[in-house]
Amino acid sequence: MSKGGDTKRTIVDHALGLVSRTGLGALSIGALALEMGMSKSGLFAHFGSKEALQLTVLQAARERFVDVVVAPALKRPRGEPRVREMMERVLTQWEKDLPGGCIFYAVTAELDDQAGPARDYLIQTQVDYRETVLRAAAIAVEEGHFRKDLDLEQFVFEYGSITTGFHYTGRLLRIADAEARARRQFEALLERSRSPDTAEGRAKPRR
Amino acid sequence: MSKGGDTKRTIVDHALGLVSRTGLGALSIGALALEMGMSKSGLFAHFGSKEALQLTVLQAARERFVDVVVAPALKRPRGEPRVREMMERVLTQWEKDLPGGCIFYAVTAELDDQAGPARDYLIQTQVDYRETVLRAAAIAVEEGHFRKDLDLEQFVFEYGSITTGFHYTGRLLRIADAEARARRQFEALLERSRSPDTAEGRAKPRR
DNA sequence: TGACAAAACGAACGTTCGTTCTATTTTAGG
DNA sequence: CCTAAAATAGAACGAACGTTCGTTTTGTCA
Repeated sequence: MSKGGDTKRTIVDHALGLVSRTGLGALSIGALALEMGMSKSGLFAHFGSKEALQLTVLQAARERFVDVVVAPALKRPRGEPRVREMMERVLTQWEKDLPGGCIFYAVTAELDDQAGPARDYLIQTQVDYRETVLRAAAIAVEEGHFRKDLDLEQFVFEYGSITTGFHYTGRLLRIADAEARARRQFEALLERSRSPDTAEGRAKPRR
Repeated sequence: MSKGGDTKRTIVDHALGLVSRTGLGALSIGALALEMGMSKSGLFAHFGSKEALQLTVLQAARERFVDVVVAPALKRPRGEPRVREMMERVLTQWEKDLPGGCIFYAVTAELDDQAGPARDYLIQTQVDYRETVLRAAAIAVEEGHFRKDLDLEQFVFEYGSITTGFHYTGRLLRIADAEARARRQFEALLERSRSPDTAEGRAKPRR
């Protein structure tokens, strides 16, 4: 049962690129089959329904995000370096990982008002991710990098605003220095979050 | 020639709500006609093409945004009060103006990678808006509210991140206090932007 | 090599899409 | 009130949609 799994993975890979560019709604089985050079029915058989295909795409996107962003960041030292690595990877690797940029950004607006398993899964993905960021920030507090009275929820919110704003500015407006601007905004957030004794200058990354 | 213009406006109003919820791609003439209780062809005749309908919707959205957000803000005193009013209106009035929230947020991700007049118009709208924010911030510098060495482009970027993050968090994740969080992030941005002599506490709004 | 299962195919289903006609109704102005 | 114009309706179009079906090709293992 190797052949089937292989082509299925290839299909999902193609679909990921397509969705990142045009969104979930524009993901059509016919177009995808044409791009893959196979028949509609042959492709369809791998998933059984369009909804299942969409869900599979989202699952694959999640795995990819963990591989490219979360897992490498978790290998970095606890505290601020880990938080910083997470943001850095979103701004660089993740943005370029798919031809249309961040796939979650691409599907968020179209799913947020229409209920269904796709939206549920997307929300769960985002909630989990925010939980990961929150834990990393909490550790930074423990380590003494961040202020003891730091509002973690607020930190996560601002972290999310920076990445979302980055995708918006870089994608639609094609502003070249979006990455630098987002980084600068992030540095300001870090500055405000640091504990008073290390607040001057930047905390040196450990390693 | 009043009747035609009236129904056309009604159609566009309905379309605005629909697009804010499901995006431009999901705006179908048949569904819209059904919702309006008129025939597909009758509705179609008002626009001549789907592309024209989409453009009309974006134009109406722009006018609406100017009425609800920009124009009232420009009536406020020059400087920080004006900048603050702009953000405040985005967080409150504009978010609730349409059933699906900010319509620009709803269409951005699906248009950013597909060229055409709709994308061009959307980009122009956003560029102009950012220019408005930039001018308001520049005036705040002139008035002595903001630092003389404030990077205006950076200010606009961060302003945009806050609003985008607000829409994302409030819409998809349905986080109730998104408004308060965005406001708090904005206050921090203002704090960093103020001129040193007024930096303690908040600059009192003039009026 | 033969047998059985998995995978891909091609055709067709019923719907919906945007669009184009022609015909009919409704409105506005002299 | 009548007429020209504007607005709407209705039917039909080719194309694309997701999905189902039976058949054919391909791969795997005994």
